[in-house]
Amino acid sequence: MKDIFKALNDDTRREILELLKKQDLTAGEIADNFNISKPSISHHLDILQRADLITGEKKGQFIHYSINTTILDDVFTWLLTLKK
Amino acid sequence: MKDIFKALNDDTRREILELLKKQDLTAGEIADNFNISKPSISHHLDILQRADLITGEKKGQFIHYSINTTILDDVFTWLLTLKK
DNA sequence: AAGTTATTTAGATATTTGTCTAAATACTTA
DNA sequence: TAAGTATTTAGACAAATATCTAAATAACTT
Repeated sequence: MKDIFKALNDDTRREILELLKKQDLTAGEIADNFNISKPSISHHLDILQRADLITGEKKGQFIHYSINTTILDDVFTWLLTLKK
Repeated sequence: MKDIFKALNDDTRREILELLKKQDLTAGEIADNFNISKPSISHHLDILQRADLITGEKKGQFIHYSINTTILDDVFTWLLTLKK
């Protein structure tokens, strides 16, 4: 839960999730959407992956990233308890 | 939105919300629940208030804090768009 | 095998964040 | 008005974070 909120607490990472919502993308394709170096994007992908919000699958020399929204259910549940 | 995710990205602040969910509390009563100095709690309350997650109303020398869950709807909406 | 491409890892740096103590503000009470 | 209580503001500091460049790893191509 801690990791999820941490992962969501960044504009770039939230944008990455919005991109991956539309379609799977490689690390490079994701990086092309930002004015940030590739190592920095790689770092963001790592944080998202640790939070289980995305998964990466290596295909040849590319890594294809996909969003994993099931983990968001935990967030929904926690937020709902606040709303009584 | 940015402010909300920032506010939620901290154990202490999430616990404060859980306390305020049960009942309104003064700043001092909130502080009594943590091993953290009062100024630090005051800082957390400020961050929660800036995110509109809580409101504070002064009554005499006390400030009574209440949770505001309506703002969470924005988070729900954003999270739901990710789930397609 | 050598060069190119895709991505990550390592190390450095500036900014942000959470915490503290001390001081300030505001209200209450004697 | 003076002393006490509740809370915040100010300033300092250590830890965490986002970013960068340079180097390493891995796979493809010729």
